[in-house]
Parts: sequence; C-alpha cells; structure tokens
Amino acid sequence: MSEEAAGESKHPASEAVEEEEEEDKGEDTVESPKTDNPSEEPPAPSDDPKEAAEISLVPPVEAKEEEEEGKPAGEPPMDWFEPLEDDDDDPDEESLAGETESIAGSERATRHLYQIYGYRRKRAHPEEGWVEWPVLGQGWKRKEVVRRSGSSIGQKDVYYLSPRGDRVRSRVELATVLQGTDLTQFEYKSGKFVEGEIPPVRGRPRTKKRYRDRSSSESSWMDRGDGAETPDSHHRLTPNITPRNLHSNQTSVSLNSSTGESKQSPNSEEKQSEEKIRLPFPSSSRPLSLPSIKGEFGSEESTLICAKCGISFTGTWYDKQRKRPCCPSCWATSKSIEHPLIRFRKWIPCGQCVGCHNAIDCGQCANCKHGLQSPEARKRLCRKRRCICPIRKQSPGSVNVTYKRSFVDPVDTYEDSNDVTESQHPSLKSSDTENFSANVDLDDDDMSTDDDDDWHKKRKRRSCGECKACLCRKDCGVCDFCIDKPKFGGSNKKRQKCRLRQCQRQAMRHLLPFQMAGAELGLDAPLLPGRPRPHYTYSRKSSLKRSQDQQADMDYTDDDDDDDEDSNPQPLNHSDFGVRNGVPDRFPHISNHNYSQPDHQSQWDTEKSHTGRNAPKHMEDDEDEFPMITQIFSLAENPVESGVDLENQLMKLLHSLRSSVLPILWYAIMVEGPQLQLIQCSKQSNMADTIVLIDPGFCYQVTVQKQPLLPIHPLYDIHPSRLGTATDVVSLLLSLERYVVCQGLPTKQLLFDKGPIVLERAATCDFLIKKNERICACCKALQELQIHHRE
DNA sequence: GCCAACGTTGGC
DNA sequence: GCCAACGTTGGC
Repeated sequence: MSEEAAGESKHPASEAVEEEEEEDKGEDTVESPKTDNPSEEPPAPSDDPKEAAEISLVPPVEAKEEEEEGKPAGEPPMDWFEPLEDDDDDPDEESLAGETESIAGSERATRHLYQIYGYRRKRAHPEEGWVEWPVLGQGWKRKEVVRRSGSSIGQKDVYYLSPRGDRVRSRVELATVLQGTDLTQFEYKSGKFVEGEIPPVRGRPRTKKRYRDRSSSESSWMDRGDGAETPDSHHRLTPNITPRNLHSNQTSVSLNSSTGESKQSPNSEEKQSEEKIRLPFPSSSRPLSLPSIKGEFGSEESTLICAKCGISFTGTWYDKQRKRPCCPSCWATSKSIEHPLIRFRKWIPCGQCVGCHNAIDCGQCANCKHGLQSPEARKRLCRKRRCICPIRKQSPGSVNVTYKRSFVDPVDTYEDSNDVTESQHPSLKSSDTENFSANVDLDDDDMSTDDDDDWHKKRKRRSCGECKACLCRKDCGVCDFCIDKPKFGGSNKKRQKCRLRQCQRQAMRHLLPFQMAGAELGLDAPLLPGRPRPHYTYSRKSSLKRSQDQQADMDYTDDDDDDDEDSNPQPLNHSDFGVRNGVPDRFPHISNHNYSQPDHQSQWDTEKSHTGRNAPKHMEDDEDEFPMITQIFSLAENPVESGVDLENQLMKLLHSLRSSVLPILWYAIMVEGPQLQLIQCSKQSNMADTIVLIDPGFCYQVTVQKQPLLPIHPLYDIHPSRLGTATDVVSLLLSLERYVVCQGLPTKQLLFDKGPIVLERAATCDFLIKKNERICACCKALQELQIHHRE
C-alpha cells in the first residue's frame, strides 16, 4: 500500500486505482501505461506552471499530512486537486465537509478548503487523469475512475478519449468511435487486446430483485461482483456466508480475494487484526432496524465481516447505507467522526424564531395528527414548532462559511455559527438535528442523522414513482432531452430524462416540459410545479431577506418535506391553476389590450367562475394533477393505442408552436387523445372560453364554453381542414381574435320570471360572432320568439 | 443567475 | 457491461 501511495504521489494524474494496479501486476501482454516508467506518465503537476503556482499555495496542513503519510520530502506533492483517495480523519476538514453531498464530495470539500484559503479549484480539467493509450492508436488516452461514494463505491469505471476528443464510456461507444476496428479481442476494462476469446466477465446471476424490498436504491454489492452483501442477502439468503466465524471464541479469517471483501478493506493493518466482536443486540443505538427473518426482527445473529476494516463480528450491524456489514467500531467511528469524505450537514434550530418559541403543539398539523395515530409518528415535531431559520451545526474551531441550501430554496443561504449550540434550543436534542438536504424539516423523516440514507433518498427524490410522468416508460423522442440521447442520435451531452417523463412533483423545475414554454411565456418559476433549481454557489444575504425567504421556503417545501410522511407532496390544484390563469395578466402587453366587455359578459364570468369554466375539461376532471402535465403524460399511458407516430407528429407541432410567436396569450398544450390544445390564458380575453383542439390527423375543432363550434361556422371556411403547421394554427388564432362570444339571450329578459338566472342560447348558436354584434342571429331569433310568446 | 456540459452513480 | 439520468459547476 505504501508503495502504491508513493506511486500515486509521483503520478498524480492517474486516479487512484490501487486495486487495479495490483491486478495488473504481472500482466504483461500489453504494457500498461500505468507502469512505473515515468517516461510514459503524464507530466507531474509541477510541470504545469499554473498548477505549480497553485501547488505552492498548498496550506501547511496539507504538507503536514503528506509528511505524516511518510512521503519523501522534496517529492512533488500529491495532486491535491484530485480527490483524496485515502483521506484521513482530519477534524479540521470535517467541518468543511458539510457542503459535500457524498463521499465524492471530498473533492468539493477540498475545493471548499481552497476557497477558504483564498484560491479556488478550477473545474476538473478534461486532461486530468488521462494516460496515453497507444494500444488503441496514436493519440488515444485512457482513464480509470474509482467510484468514491454510493453503494457502488470502489467500483472502477474506465474511460477512453479518442484523438478527436470523443469520450468513450463503454465498449459500445468505443466500437462506435472505432468503426471498422475489430474489438473482439479488446478487453475494455484493462484496455488490452488479448489473445483468444475474451472470457465473459458477467457476474453472478442477478438476484437483486429478490432482495430489493426495502429500497430500490439498495443495489447489491454482490451483484456487481464486489463481494459485498446486502443486509437482506445476509439474513435471508446467505446467512452462513462466513460459517467459520460462528463461534464466539473463534477469530476471524483473513479475507481472500474471492470474497471480494478485500476491495472494501482499505486498511490492511486493521484487516490483519483478527479481532472478533460479539455484540449484544443494540436497542436504540443500533445502526438500523434489524433485517427481518420471517417477519421477526432481530431474531438471530449472524457473523459478518466488516466491509470497512475486515474484521468479523457477530451481530446485525450494517453501514449507513445498509448495504455492507459494518462492525460497531467502524460504525461508531463513522457516526462520531465526521469524515471529510462523508457528508455532514446537521442543522439545528435557531432557538429564536417563531417556530422555536412555539412550545405548544398545534394539534392540527399532519405531524400532530400522525402522532395521534401512531406513537412512532409522535417523534415528528409539530409543524408549527419547526425552526424557520435553522443553523448548521458545526464542529468547534471550524471556519465560518455560508452555505447554500440545496433542493429547498434556490437563493437561500445560511451562515454557520460556532456560537449556537443545541443547548440553546429549549427542546432541542441531538435527534432533532437533521440533514439539511431533507429540506430543513428538522423533525422530518425518522429523525435520522443518517446522511447516507438521505443522500440516497435525495438521488431518488426526483421521482415520486406515482405520477403519470414517473409511470411513463416511453421517451417522447422529440424533446431536447430525448434528441440528446444517443439512441435518438444525440450526442449525450444533456443526459437528462425525457421532459415528458420528468416527475411532475419532484423533478427539478427546469427539467419539466413547460419549462420551455414557461420561459417563452415569461411565467414565474414559483407558479410552476417541480422543485426550484438548487444553487450551490456560496454567497451571503441580508438576514432580513434570508428570513423572508426561509419563511416562504417553509411554506413552499412543507409538503415536499413530508414525502415519507405524506407519501407525496400535494400537487397544484385548481386554485393554483387559477393563479396560472392570472399569470398572463402580468404580461406587458396586457394593459394595451382592449378588454372592454359588456356588463353581462362579466356576469357570465362571475357565474362561470363558480364552475371553473375557465379551466378546460381535463383540468376540472383531475383535481390532483397539474393540468398541463397531467395531460401531457396521459399521452403515453396507452402509447400503442394512441399511436406513437401520430403522437410524435403532434409533439412536433407542439414544439413548433412553442417556438413560434402565437397571438397574445394563446398557449399550446398536449391533452388526452392525444390532442393538441390551444387555449387562451387570459380570462379577460374575448376568447377566454375558446379552445382549439387538434387531433393527431391535424383536424381541428373549436369549442366555445365547451360547446363545439358548429361546422357551418364561417370560421371553418377560411381555414384549411387540417392545421398541420404552426402557421396554420397561428392564422386560425388570429381569426379567432376577430370574434367575440355570442352573449345569448339577455339575462334581464329572464329576470322577469323570478326564477334562477339561466343563460340561454339558441341550440344553433354561432358562439363566435363579429365584434360589432352582440348576439348571433340564431339567438336573436330565439329572443324575438320569446318576446312574441310573452306578448 | 442561468444552463450546457459532464462527472458520477444507480439500475438492469 | 452498459445505459439512464442525477447532481454539480464552470463559463457565460
């Protein structure tokens, strides 16, 4: 290990791939560029004037660390731009790791350090870590990256860089780039051409699904051939994986490579310490709920091998991610010592705000109600008692840093403070702290401080799994994200899920379909569903503004915070849509628009507003879904029936319309059918009740107040029967704007009857009439008939 | 402040 | 092994 460390220090560009290097030892069919031959290595950082200058700024603590690692003096320092592969537990850095998201965040933590010291790390240069790889030809480069976090930690990814700059991430991509080159003998992982058939390297048969009942994020370590076990796999399927350790007095056995555990045993010395720990079942302090066997929790013990230190122990302890066995010692260490590679984002109530001062449960909020139903839920603090301006808990002696909140408020910032402690909050206990990534809900979830759990939740948080978008499995193929995908011929730069499949509830707002349209319309973000885009830049704000934002944020994220509790945040409802309808009123053109309407027109509006008539039918039908997205997603519910091609054609027209300038406040959406629907967003428009529906064949129909415009209407005469282009649509909309809605029989005629006010139209009402008319000829005839009848 | 780009990670 | 796509950030 020390030899490897020294080698790493000499060749900082090569990312830590100790395991691979060990594997490669002795392999000489093709000389690896990662050999010890310095001539084949990329230049040391000191060769780069820029980097050399930066290295000269390495703070003393870094130098000290290196000395402690026993690295020869005078040797070029390890590339401290690279993530520390073997980070120690420097408490000084722990406090800086709070902003990090994962173990991979060590890089960010380090970057954070640089900011504090007055310099900033540049974004990882594309050249970093690349080594020349002539095996594939002149100019080719190769890079190995070891995953530094997540359940697949330790897994190694190999990338290649073509002379043209093509980044290759898989054999398939390599074959694409190297068209015409026979890669059957090429071993992608090692980057070597081997003789004979390349043995399949598939791992064990997939059995993950059998285990995955707790969380879909719990991918099995074993599945990847790394030898790690899921907790469930231990307890349910492979309880005797280490049968030699079943006796308490027996010492653990050294791990062999076949188990793969060595990959997770970074400390060989500890591995050699064949210590055995027999554990009583922990109660409140146990790291996780004991895996069940036949529904009974903690009914038996297993002998496990700690994935961190390699010792065997008896018990049912697993690491924070609940994927690998973790001995109590390592577990306690991971809990008590905030490793810089491990995210540490504890937030504590301020003790001063309204929420903190509120000592009485409201009894009305969901948390209080849950508490009445379930004792477990009682641990959730009353929502009215939540701190609205939590403070990040910080280790003593750490540096004051302002952090941006993530996933909660795109602009909010919080200052760290060394002065505020838990004791300042009257009701605060350690369990009240909460990972801030869980949306400031200090008492949310299971009161867990399990950052890794939150981290995994967060990565899955972008999908509620229940909305139509989440359930949709088919890419639209036409949105910008789809077009970017390699399968659609894209360059894979955006790497985002189809816009129509972005979770309506939890996707980041800028990824949602109408983000594009919203931008075109100038819609303000808060009116749209989805989560605000997080900001990760450190900045400061005035306390007043911060407080305001925090309060607003609490309101906004309240439901979001309770994903686990309430299953799902409540989507926008009709009232929200009413707001949306009001959105266009902020448009600059609106004041110049002539909206003078007859009094009875307003009367209509008043009446119809009670029935939600301004919302299209589908918007009324679905109380729980945001109307636009709901309908868009409904397209894919029955892709076979609806016809994918037709749907795509409509989508193309939709995109064409959204890239076109439509008559003011007209807006195109996709609805069930599929149908393309054009609506007038302004209630004050004469066309507020008018909708244009275009079917997949581009035939269209105009409805007014949900009633179809009769085919004999002259409007149809001046437009083609099919609206295949945006131009056709725009032309129709412009024509519509020349009309007003027939007002039907005057209400005063009916008031004489002393009955309920009922608007009346002729059965053949034209609905749309010229602006110089008040009612259509048919209604006028009916009116005259009624007058004649009364006389 | 936004977003294109891409490193990274989870899932199949 | 491969791919989808999440999360982050440098550059604008």
